[in-house]
Order: sequence, then structure tokens, then C-alpha cells
Amino acid sequence: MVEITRRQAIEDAASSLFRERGYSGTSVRDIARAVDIQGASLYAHVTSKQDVLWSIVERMASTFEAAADVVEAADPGAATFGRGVYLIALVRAHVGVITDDIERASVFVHEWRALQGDRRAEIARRRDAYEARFCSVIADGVRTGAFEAVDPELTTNYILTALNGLVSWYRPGGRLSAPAIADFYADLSLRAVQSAKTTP
Amino acid sequence: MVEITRRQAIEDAASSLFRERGYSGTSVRDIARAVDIQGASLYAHVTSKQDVLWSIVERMASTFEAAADVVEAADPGAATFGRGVYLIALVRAHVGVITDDIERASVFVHEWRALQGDRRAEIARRRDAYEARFCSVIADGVRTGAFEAVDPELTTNYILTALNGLVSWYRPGGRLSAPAIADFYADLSLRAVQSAKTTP
DNA sequence: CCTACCGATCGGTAGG
DNA sequence: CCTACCGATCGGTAGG
Repeated sequence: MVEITRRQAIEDAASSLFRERGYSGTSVRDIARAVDIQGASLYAHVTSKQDVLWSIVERMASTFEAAADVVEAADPGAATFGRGVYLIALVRAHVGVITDDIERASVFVHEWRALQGDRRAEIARRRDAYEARFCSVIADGVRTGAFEAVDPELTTNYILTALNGLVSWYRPGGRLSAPAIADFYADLSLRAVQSAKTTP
Repeated sequence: MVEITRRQAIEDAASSLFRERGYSGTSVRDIARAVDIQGASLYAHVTSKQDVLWSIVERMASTFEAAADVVEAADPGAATFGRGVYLIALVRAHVGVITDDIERASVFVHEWRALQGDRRAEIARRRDAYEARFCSVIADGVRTGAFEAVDPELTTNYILTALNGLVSWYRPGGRLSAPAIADFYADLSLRAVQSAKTTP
């Protein structure tokens, strides 16, 4: 119990530092200082600095995946919803994950490249799979004529990077609430692909 | 002449390394090795690692500003062009700067935070001023009804981060040419803000 | 969770 | 542009 809490405190502190200074720019002593222990004592709780990064990044990857799973579960086989409704739901889910844990989300977006070897490869693979969900919804919409004849891959990159930009400026308690941002971002994303024919 | 060339080679190598590993993750010896000299010899050409980062970031800041200046010069007082045409021109200019020098652009986008003190503050200020150009075009369009009633600041963040995402995946000689990407990104950005009323 | 310590590497300087 | 070198800091281990 105590250990779980301590470990979480370490990951919280590391998330904040990794976000501010990057993984390479943060020393294990920086993290230790943030939780008020000696640098070497950190190794009673974690096996390496890489291990801390991995925990943060892996958890966020799972959270993004789970959020998209929920959207998918609401319309099994993707048969009922219009592609626009589906895209909006995916965008809202993505924004929600970011605003729910802005520091870990920031580390996920910007620091996953600091992972090494198999772990980096795994995250790259899972990112690709996640992006493919957006891509196939967009491709579907283009096929049915609900969306403009956009390039699905390019458009996925455009939209997802726009959403991820949130990690650089969102701050809880700011001018706009998280749900308001999710709504506005969903509107912008849908309009970007929406066919003029289906716009009233 | 030789020195100018050498200095450029160092900045090129540093751009590539800063892009791949980040500023903190790159050592001066890494840079030196890339230009085939000893680590300490680098200091015959640069005064510090910070100095190299500053050169890269400052040049890119100037390049972005100059590109927007050209757009502005084409319509002094912003009186003739429709806001849509103007926004498209700004987006194309921005994308063009990125695709013209993808490595320095990537460093500009991701590593400017590694600058210290006054230099970091200066770049933050110039970034804000640059973003304000996009913001005011969007705000104008909203006022005249040419654009949807979007939040100009939020929309500026959305669009500019989407464009900057290019630094993470654009590679010269890829599936899409730089001008094609600029066109598609301009279309997506315009549609995101375009009022349904003015869409045919 | 601490003190004490490890070899490696860091950015940078001296002096040629 | 080199060799030789500086003090500081790095991630991590030993042993309690």
C-alpha cells in the first residue's frame, strides 16, 4: 500500500519533470529531490530511469486505447453511427484522455522516443494501430461521400497532431473547460473533413 | 569562407542530432563526431552548445516571420483578399518553411524550450506574435461571417499544431510532394473554419 | 531509505 | 584543429 503510493508519487514527479525538461534533461536526482529522498534511494522503488518512463508511457498508451475501445463498443461493427458521429466520438475521447492527465499525456506525446529497443518499437506499433482507427473512419466517410475526398492518412496526421497540441497549452482551470475544448476540437475536426454536400 | 562552411556543417549536424535525440540527449562530442573533429575542437567554431541551438532556432524564427511578411506584403492593410484566401496563403507559407528545412524546423518546434533565459523569452515572444497573425485573420473572418463562429485562439492553436506535426513525419521524396501537402493542409485548415453559408 | 562510492561522460578551458 | 585536462554530474551499485 505504502509502496504503491510511493511509486505513484515518483511517477507523478517524473511526469512533471519529464514534461518540463524532457527525459534526457531530467536526472534521477531531480526526481528523487521532488519526492524528498536521496538520489540513490530512488532505486528502492524503481529499477531504472527508463523503467519510470516506460510506466508512464505504457499507461497512457493503454488509456488511449481503452477510450477508443469504449467508442467502438458503442457501435459494434461500426454499422449504425454515421462516420461523422464516430469521428466526433473518437476526437472527444482522445481530448478527454489528454485533459484528464495532462502531464502523463505530454510525456506520452513528446518523450516516447526516449524509450529504447523493444519498448520503443512496441509503442510505435501501438501508436500506428491507434492512428489506423482514425484513418479507417475517415476512409469510410470518404468512400460513402459523407466526407470530402481527403487523403485519409494525411488527414489523420493533421487531426491527431492538432489534438495532441493540447499537451502544450492546456491547463486545468483555464479560460475553457475540458469538455468545451473537446467540443470545439470535435467541431473543427469534423468540419475539416465534412463534405459540403452534407452541410446544411 | 571556409569557416562559414564549417559552421554551417556543424549546425546541420547539430540539427539532425537535436531532432533525433533532443538537445539534452545530444553531447558536443556527438556533434563533433558528425563533422569528424575532436570534441574540444568544436569550440574553435562555436562558443557553446546553447549557441548552436540558438543559431538554429533564431534562423527558423526569422524564416517563418519572413514567409508571413511576404503574404502580408501581397495584400497591404489586409483589405483586398478574402479572409479565406489569406488564411490559405499563411498556411501554405508555413508548410513551405517546414518542408524546405525539415531538420531545423523540427528543432525549432520541439527544442526551443531548451533555450535559456532571455533567448528563450525572446523566442516565446516572437512565437506569440507569429501566432497572433493567424489569430487575427481568423477573428476577422468570424466577424465578417466568412468563417464559422469558432474561438480564434483555440482554432489558431489547433491549426498551427496540426501544421507543425509535419516535422514528425514529413520526409522529402515521400508519397506526397511538399506542394501537395501544402495544398491539402490548406484545404483542411480552411474547411475547419469555413462557414457553411459560403460553401457552395 | 541512507551513506559511500563506482566508472563514464558531461560541457568547457588551456596551451599550443 | 589537436592533446591534455578540469570539476561537475550522470545513472546506478554495495552494503547496510
